[in-house]
Amino acid sequence: MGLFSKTCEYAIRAVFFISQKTSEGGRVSIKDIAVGIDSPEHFLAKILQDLSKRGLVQSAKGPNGGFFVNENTLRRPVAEIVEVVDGNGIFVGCALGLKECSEKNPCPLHNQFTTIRDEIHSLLRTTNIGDFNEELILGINSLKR
Amino acid sequence: MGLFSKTCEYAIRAVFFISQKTSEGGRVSIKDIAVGIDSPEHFLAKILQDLSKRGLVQSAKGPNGGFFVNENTLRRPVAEIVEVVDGNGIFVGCALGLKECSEKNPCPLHNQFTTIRDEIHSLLRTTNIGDFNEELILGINSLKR
DNA sequence: TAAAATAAAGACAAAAAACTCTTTTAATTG
DNA sequence: CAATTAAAAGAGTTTTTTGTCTTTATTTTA
Repeated sequence: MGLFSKTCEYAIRAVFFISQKTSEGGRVSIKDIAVGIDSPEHFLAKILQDLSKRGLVQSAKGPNGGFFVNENTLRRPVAEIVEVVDGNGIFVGCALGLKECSEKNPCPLHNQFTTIRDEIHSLLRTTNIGDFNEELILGINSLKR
Repeated sequence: MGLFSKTCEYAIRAVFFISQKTSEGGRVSIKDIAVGIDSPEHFLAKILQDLSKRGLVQSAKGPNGGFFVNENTLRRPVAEIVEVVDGNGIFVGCALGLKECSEKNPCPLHNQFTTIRDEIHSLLRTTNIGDFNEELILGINSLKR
């Protein structure tokens, strides 16, 4: 099990990819994104439809269409992608799956995992979608393998 | 998505429960464990069979049979339960699902999540199965809701 | 030794997640 | 305005995870 669902992994990689391509000055098709991040094309299409509805990415149909992001998206935290796709369970849920786990009624691992989850949340809230464009352009970071 | 699979959540809760009951001096049946941790009885039975094969819990058939743990198990880290059930993916995998993500070929979130994963690993390696028996007996910790 | 208690095992079933394929809609361009 | 391009939408399929039900094997005890 990963930290995120497969859908969410594709979503983050796709948004980073689109963000990079936008910063390089172009739109990019689903097919090119799928190749660029090594994901199933039609599955990815569904994910991008959702992200598009939520305004996290922009799209245009027809020739020279494709996906791109606006300036606002570049400054949004990565946490927003995670919330749209996987919800906030990774930030707030109980590690042992208890519905009513809390400070008052804690599972044995409550305190330890509250700390961990807070760190994950804080990391994803302070990291913005556009933060990796340079590294991606320079090839320092990978989205593919 | 939780951090662990449902199977793993049940496994950890069950082992904690058995550990507590053992420390109180008795064996405990699958049915009682299922009630005690609020899990599906027969699904839990499968999980306990696996844990039993791996030596993490002990079992005995027949009247006055049931599950219990030995002294050794009480000193084993919680990480062992996770490794048996979910593997070590949560400790070592790439947050974005890349197969070849590494220091040499990092995904954009590689460094941040290496830190997070190390913390999770270290937390689960330094926390032992028997560490919560007292809190559980006193009712300070919950395994049920 | 028969009955009862209990875990082990196996075969299904349901639900969720991951993935594929086809058709429709919208935009562009010659 | 016809042809082309590309996203949107919809209807599946496959795989994995989660959960149920029934039968079998083992142990104890009366």
